[in-house]
Amino acid sequence: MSDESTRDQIVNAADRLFYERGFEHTSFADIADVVGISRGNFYHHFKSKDEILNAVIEMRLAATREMLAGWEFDHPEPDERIRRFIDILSANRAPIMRHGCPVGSLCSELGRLGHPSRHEAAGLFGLFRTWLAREFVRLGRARDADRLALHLIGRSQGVAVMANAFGDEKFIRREVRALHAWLARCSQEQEKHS
Amino acid sequence: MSDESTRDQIVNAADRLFYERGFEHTSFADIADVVGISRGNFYHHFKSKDEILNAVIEMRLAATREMLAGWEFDHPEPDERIRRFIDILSANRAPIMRHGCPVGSLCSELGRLGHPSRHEAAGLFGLFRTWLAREFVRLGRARDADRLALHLIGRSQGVAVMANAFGDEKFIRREVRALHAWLARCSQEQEKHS
DNA sequence: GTCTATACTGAGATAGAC
DNA sequence: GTCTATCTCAGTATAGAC
Repeated sequence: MSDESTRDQIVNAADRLFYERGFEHTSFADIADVVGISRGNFYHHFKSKDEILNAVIEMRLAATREMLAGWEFDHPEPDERIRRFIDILSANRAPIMRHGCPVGSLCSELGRLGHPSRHEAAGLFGLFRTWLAREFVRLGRARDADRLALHLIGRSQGVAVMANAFGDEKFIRREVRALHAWLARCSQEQEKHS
Repeated sequence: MSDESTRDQIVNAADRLFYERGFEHTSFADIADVVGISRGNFYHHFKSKDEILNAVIEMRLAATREMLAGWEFDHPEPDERIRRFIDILSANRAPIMRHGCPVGSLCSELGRLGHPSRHEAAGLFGLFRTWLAREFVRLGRARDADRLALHLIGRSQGVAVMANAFGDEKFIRREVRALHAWLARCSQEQEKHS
């Protein structure tokens, strides 16, 4: 960790702070403080704040791809894989209650700012969408796979927004259970048809 | 409209700009430009930006209460009233795709800023929650009325976040249909039990 | 590659004239 | 009640020494 390049340290710190405080509300001074470098040193690594944002999005995209590959490695069955997606909500319930979903809040913020990188940020949703849709196809739901993927991501986003607004842990658990039940119904409908 | 008090004009302009650009990203200059007054004049009406925010939240709370009262006046049956809530998503699909849900995005932003008024903003959700729960009770679902209310608001929030991120109008229509179907099932389960 | 010092900007806020 | 002028401060960004 300590021999991590300064550039990587900056990106990691920015990643965390953008999540906790939002992109606009995070200043260079904040990031510099966390990393323990001077403000000036900064511009040796990134020419502007937008460049740091792009680096953070790139890193998140890479991390997400890696996570999805890990799920594929761990579970051969599509429903088990999709369950992993749903369980993000339980596994990260503490940070979600405090700061919401990192993807959802970044997309909302950049959208409102009309920021040029908003489409890249939405690509994080796109990654999950494509991956989930493929698993729903494998589940025998080829005809409405993309619809189901979007529905599931949307449900998760709703849970994150509400958990953040109300700080209600029981609500998360309840909704996660409901989503697992929903997924079970998806699988059964597939089996009925085949 | 033109003989509206300057104070009201400020609150209305702030309300719109906070929705479109977010609270932090809206400056006094922005609001002053819209209203057509000088920056200085501002402090005659509000001592700080936070005071404007509080006035905006108060106004939204009052407007929401009025809207809910209107729904109660228009429809005697609880399921018809709840349908009105779901239909907000269709009725406001254009601004939702552009800016998200005004309640959800304000709560998320104030939460991230750790702003003192974040709980007041969450009160907007609370208003819908209480109102919906009461209608679910009237629908014969006294035991899980609050659970259903939270679930419905959460679903709506998810739709808003996704519609905003992807700008997908078909998605909104599809989810609205799904929510109406869900509500119909809620009513049927009640009828079965009674 | 890292630092200090500093320029420049925009935003919140105040004072005081009209 | 509205204006102009101005203050202060934080944030982005640059220059140049080490």
